[in-house]
Formats: sequence, C-alpha cells, structure tokens
Amino acid sequence: MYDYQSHLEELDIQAFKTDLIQWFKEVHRNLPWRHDPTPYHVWVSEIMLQQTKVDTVIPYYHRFMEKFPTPEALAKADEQDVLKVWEGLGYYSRARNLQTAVREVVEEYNGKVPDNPKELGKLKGVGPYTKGAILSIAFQEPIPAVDGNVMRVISRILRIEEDIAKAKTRKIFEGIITEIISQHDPSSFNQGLMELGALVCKPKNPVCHECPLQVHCQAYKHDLQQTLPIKSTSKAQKTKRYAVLMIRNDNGEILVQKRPEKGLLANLWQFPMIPLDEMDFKNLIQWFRNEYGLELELDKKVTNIKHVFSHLVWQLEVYSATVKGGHVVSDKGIFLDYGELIKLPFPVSHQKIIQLI
DNA sequence: AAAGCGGGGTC
DNA sequence: GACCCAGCTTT
Repeated sequence: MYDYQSHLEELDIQAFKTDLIQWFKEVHRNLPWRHDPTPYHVWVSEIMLQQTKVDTVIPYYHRFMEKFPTPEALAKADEQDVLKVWEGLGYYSRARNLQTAVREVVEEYNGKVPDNPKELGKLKGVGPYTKGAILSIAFQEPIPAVDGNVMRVISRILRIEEDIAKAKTRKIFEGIITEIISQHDPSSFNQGLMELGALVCKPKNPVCHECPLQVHCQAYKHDLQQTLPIKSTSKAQKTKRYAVLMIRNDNGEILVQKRPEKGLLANLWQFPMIPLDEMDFKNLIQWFRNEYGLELELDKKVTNIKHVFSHLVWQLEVYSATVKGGHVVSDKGIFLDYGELIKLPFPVSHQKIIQLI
C-alpha cells in the first residue's frame, strides 16, 4: 500500500485551505438550502442528498419545505403525507427516519436541533456524514463530513490507494480532514470539498485544468487522476418476476394494497403482485380466490415493465382483470377510484402502471 | 464486514 | 450495459 502519510506531511495545509475556500466562495452553486442554512434546512437537505444528485433533490426540497416548513410541522404530519412528498426520491426509510428524529427533537430538545456530536448522532437516520454536515454547515463546528466526493478528492490529493468501498476506510479520511479542516470556516471547507467533487474532481474525466487544488494534487502530479480512487465493485443484482394485477370492480374502482412496514418500499402502496418464480401462472385464479375471496377474470396482458433497483431487478408482467362485486377487501387491499388512489404514495414502478389506467 | 435499501443521470 | 450519487440501518 502506498504511503500517503508522507504526502500529508508534505501538504501545505494553509495554502490548501485558502485555495479551497476561496474557490468555493467564488463558484459555489446557488442552492435553495444555502439561502438560509438553519439546522432544520441543512438537516432536511442532507438527508435528501444521501446517494442522490443535487439536481434531483432541488424540486423535492422546495415541495418539502412548502409543506413542512418547521420541525413542528413535520413532527405532527401524517407519515403517508410525508411519503407522498418523498414519492419518487427513493430510499424511503430516509423520510420515515427523518420524521421519527424530528419528533424526538421537538419532544426532547424543545424543537432545537442538537449542536453536539453525541446527541445529534443518536437521531434516527443521522450517521457520521450527516452529523458532520449539520455541525459544520449549520453550526460552524470543525467536524469532518466525509461522503463519496470527499473520499474521491482526498484520495487523489494525497494519493490514497485504500479501497473506498470498505466500511472502515471512511475513518482514514475523517482523521485526515480533522487534521486539515479550517477552524475559521469549516462550513465552506467541507462544502468546498464536496462542490469540487461534484463540479471538477468528478469520478470520470476530472477537469484538472480547472482545479484550484491542482498544485496540491499527487494524483495530478503522477497522472493518476483516472485511476484513483480505488473502489471494489459490487456483485450483480438478482432478477425477480411478478405478475401485477390491475383489477377493476363493478364500480370501475381499482384494487390497491399497502406494502409491509419493513423492508423494500415500506409503507408505500402498490397493485397486487404475485411472485411468478414461487407460483405457476395457471394457479393465479385459485390463489386470488383464497387470498381475497373473489372470483378473478383475467382480461389481457397490458405490458411488461423492467424496473432496476440498486440491489435487484423487477420483471413485471402487468395484467388487467375484473371481479364481480368487490367493494371492500379487508386489510389485504382496498378498491379505490383514480382520484383517491393518486393521493397515496406509490413507488415509481407502480406509478408507471397508474399511467396505464 | 456485508447486505439491504430507489431512482435517475452519465459514459 | 456499468458506474455513481452530499449514506444509514440491519444483519
């Protein structure tokens, strides 16, 4: 393993800080959560930005703040309404954990977001990165906020060849940032590293000729900017096949059901899905009779939908069908008309099916 | 330490 | 297609 410690000792930390912060103040993007960086604003934005690009987050952030402008407003909201605002953003446990944590802040901390690592880090959904981001950006505390950008930028600057996919590698970067972070403006320092990672020191084809830190960069010096950082690859996803049923009753209402409160797409809604690897398609009518006590009449296959998640792939075969009668169906589902149905949060894969109605 | 957890953009 | 994104929780 290459010795990056010598490069850290070699680094002109004062010039590095100055160059980074000055660049950030000159070119930083005008983002909505930067207008008034209260702890609540920073918190919500940082949760939304987890594994999600800035451009994707912006419209969600506006809608979220319009609907839940304060911790108190979010605390007393219905979880289904929070999920509806989050609909399409993904990683829905972020929204549920955020509300859980905000409720704790309102009840235990009088609505004030904790300004110390110990209490902040206990909040649901607030991990090492988010804790550091809130403390540095909202409270100007010199705490590292190490995300993928920071690991990439610092890997290149100091020629670090540790595998950034490994969990323990993050601690190496936290140690380095703790040593070099600006005590005077930790907010601009941390945001500067991330902004640089997003705009200049990109994963592929970094724009080194525009980089304010070029003179400090070991990767540039040795032409390793395309090689670093080192990141091991994850294994391929598995594919699961489902039949998805668009079932209308006599009133033209459609059967939907709420997903379980844990696991994939928790507490979101969907059209009934039958795993085709576990059951033969020809048994579907019988299965539906047992499950719902209704006589299903299949109409036709409407379409196929392939939906890719980070860890698996859904192959959906969408069928239209009808039942006689069928108004209320216990906790396994409910018949709703279009106007009622679109008030509920659906995953994107099933939003595509709603479009077919 | 590894797996589970979304969805969209880029190359 | 593969990669990656202002990561965290659970196992």
